[in-house]
Amino acid sequence: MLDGFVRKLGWKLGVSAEEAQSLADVVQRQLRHVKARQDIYVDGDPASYVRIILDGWACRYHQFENGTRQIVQILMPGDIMGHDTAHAYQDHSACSISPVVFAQLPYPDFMAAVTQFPGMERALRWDLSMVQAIQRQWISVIGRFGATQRIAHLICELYVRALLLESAKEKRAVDFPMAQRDIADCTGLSLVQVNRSINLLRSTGLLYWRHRSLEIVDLGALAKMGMFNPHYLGHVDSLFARDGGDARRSRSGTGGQDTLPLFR
Amino acid sequence: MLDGFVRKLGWKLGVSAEEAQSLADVVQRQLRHVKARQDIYVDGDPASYVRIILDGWACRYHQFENGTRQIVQILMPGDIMGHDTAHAYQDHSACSISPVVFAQLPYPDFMAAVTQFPGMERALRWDLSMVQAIQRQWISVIGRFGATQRIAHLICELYVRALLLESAKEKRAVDFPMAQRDIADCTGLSLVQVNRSINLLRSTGLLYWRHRSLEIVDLGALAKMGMFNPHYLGHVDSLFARDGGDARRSRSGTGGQDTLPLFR
DNA sequence: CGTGCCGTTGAACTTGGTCAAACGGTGTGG
DNA sequence: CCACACCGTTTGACCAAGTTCAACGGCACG
Repeated sequence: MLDGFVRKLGWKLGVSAEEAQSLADVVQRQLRHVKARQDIYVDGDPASYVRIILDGWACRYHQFENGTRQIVQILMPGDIMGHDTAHAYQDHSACSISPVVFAQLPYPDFMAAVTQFPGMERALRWDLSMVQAIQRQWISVIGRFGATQRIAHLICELYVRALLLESAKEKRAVDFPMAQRDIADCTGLSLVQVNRSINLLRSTGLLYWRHRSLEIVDLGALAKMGMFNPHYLGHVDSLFARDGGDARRSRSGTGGQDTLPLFR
Repeated sequence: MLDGFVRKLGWKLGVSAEEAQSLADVVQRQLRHVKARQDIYVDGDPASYVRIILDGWACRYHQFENGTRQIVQILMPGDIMGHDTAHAYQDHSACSISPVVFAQLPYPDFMAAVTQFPGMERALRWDLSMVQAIQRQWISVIGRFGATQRIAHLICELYVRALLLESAKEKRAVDFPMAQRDIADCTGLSLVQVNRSINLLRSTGLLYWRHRSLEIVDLGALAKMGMFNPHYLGHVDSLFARDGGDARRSRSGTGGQDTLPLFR
């Protein structure tokens, strides 16, 4: 259950296994379970907790008066919310996508736990940077990409992130609990348009998505279609590249040759 | 010149005046000047510097092959870039909007300076959170708002942020170096549409924007039009609210009564 | 006095949104 | 076991917001 969290602390944030385990022990004391599609907190709630996703997917979103919704972040196991709170109250809501298990700690407790470990503060900053990089991509994708591109890009991002959490590196299919409605709310499109574009993608044979299982047949081709460059997700190389030691990356914009086996 | 930086460290980040001044001294050693519309770094550059804007406006953006551009962040005096770098190389570019003065420190030097001061690490995390909150808004605005709303929202944000940096609190007009082209690149719209929507806004009499001076006559009305709630910018109350001590905010979504004199 | 950037305006065109209806699986109660 | 309701998905027809293309005016700068 805590696998994703510990692994992320280790390979993403550079925290030692012992430290990660200690923190995991702290975290494990306050487990909470929610069913799929349930609010975790809503706009206006006091921002007094830090929450760490341990299992399942969740999202942060804005709900508008006219009924539309915009998802601003997808959270997977290991992702943290609430440590980034600059205000006393939430300016958005959060809800589960699949059934979710998360740890919920009062902010001061979390901070106390964090400050015990040298380098954790820095690790948290790293995590915030990561989220920012993803958000920058979202802004560009929503602002400038067409419908199919937006969806292709989102699917690439989620697929890679999900795959990075899997221990079995050979697996091509991942658990994908998003509904088309959720994709619409991520990409700023209408449900109808999402359906059409997804079926377009399906018809190319680049991906199989049935029920809750997503398999991407040719990630390179899909990435090209969605102008997706995995570099911004960081540490992709370390997980995927087997040989070549520390393969230096190429310029991100120019579609340079990535050394990832998945991108051939 | 360093006013904005020091002030932000003080009232936004909760750093003491002495600490801020010491850091300012460090920072001042590596000043750089660029003219308007010049790249500061580009996509693919090594991310080896921390840069602090001291005067003028800048932005981070993505440049695409088809010639379109998307601005993902607007930087004003006091804003920092590069402390949020999760990767060894930039995944985006940055350029000045107006002429800009900024401090440029090698990342290790900056970190060394930072770790001298207790609470600075936390302050940086606070700053990152702030940026994230703004980016969340952008995602929603670009994803779900119409053209006029997007522009109204952006102008409100920039106006409030600019005003917060001004020492003269009564001033209603701020220096506004954005071109319509820049607004288009922020909002994901075309230049033509931006022009039309801006002239629509002008015709309402809610704002005057001539040359580089922006004056918002009725911020409340413009905010309503752009569904802009200043709460996410944080510390707005502390700057604007004179009486009422610590006026508690109302729910952000419901357009509750803000106590800001500017929003009447 | 040219040149170039920025702003402005008109007209045709395209993408994606909206509305509406139907389909298919799944869980529930009779 | 079957009928029903619900949820997510699918499809068609029409519509509207915003894009694209194109041309022009004004102002600053060399």
